[in-house]
Amino acid sequence: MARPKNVDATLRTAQMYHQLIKTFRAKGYEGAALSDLSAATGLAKASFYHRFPGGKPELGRATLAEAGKRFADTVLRPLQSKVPADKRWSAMLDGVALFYADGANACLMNSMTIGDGAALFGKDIRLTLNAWEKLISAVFEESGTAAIVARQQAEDVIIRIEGALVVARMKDKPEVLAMTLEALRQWLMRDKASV
Amino acid sequence: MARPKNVDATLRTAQMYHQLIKTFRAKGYEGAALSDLSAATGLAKASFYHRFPGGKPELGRATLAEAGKRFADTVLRPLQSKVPADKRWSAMLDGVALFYADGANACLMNSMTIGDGAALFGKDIRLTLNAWEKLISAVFEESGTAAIVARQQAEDVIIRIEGALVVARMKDKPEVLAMTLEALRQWLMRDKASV
DNA sequence: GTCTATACGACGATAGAC
DNA sequence: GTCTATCGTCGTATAGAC
Repeated sequence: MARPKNVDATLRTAQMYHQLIKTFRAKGYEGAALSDLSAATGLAKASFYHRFPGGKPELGRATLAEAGKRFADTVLRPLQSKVPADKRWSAMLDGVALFYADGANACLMNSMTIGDGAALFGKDIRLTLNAWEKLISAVFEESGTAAIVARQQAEDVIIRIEGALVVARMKDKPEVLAMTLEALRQWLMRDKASV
Repeated sequence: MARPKNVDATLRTAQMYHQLIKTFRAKGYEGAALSDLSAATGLAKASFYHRFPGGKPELGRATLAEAGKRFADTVLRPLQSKVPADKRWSAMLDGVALFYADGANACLMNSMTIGDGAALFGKDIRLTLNAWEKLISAVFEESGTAAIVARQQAEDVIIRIEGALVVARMKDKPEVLAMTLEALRQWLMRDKASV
């Protein structure tokens, strides 16, 4: 655990990242101008170069890293808890709904891999995606599913969540996410239902 | 059928759109600068303002419209042909694989709804998406599925395809699309398999 | 650590020759 | 219908005061 010397400062930083994430998610890496990020956070453009000497690429990378931490907290951690599998599935799906604000939030990884972002952040994003897939796969394997099949099913779960987020945004209909999560819930818990 | 007076000119236009689609797809609306589009097509920036007096927004809209036509030709038209349902499913999935170059191409509608594009093109994209969903839904209804269920299943098919395209791009692994299309093929043709 | 002021290149867009 | 040349604005980035 970090032991911050100045609580206000860390709080301000957390709120800054909240706005950075929000802006990058909505506008993409190139679409989010420094002036947009400045307006959203209330920080002057020049201040970003104190916090992120590497300029916009570092700013983007740090934002992605912070979002990754929050994703790990609300979506990945539930998958690792020591409760029955169906409770973990349920907790993950709740985490997804929370993290993406019931479909109102786009996926930052999607927004950030269009254009220049693909080359800049592709590797980091692949790591996050892989971690998620591995954790889902492990839960499948617990109940006796073969490793290769489990991995494929895990990829499919992610595909359906990412697809729901895209369609929710394109249709301007956030409920699409909830529908998909409910379908996933029923599929993931089919053991529970049939026993 | 249009009766072009100058075949070369229409060919050049088709090739121009090919490059415009390619560039917008990879870079997004804001990420694709006029200089990028100029370099890709070989047309001078100023020439775009002859063809598209409305500037970049009109350029984007026209590109999206042209992509929509090509999508209708390769993905939507097979759904409307007068062959058995399983042949139509198969033809649609083949069309999807072709249109997205086996997962190498991103979805233009996804790229174009990030940032400014959302407000500029949202309505057009929603129309294309709805047309696709309706046609898929109609095939489900043919085999006795209730309208509401059919519509939901159609949305799910689109979600899985869009999700596969996103994950394929994020993982830099185009094969993800083929995997998903194969899973869809087996699910859509379950009647054929079990009868 | 944040600010104002500014450099300078890239952006979308226009003028006008051919 | 395409081009070269250019405009004004906005983009990222820096200098330097506080």
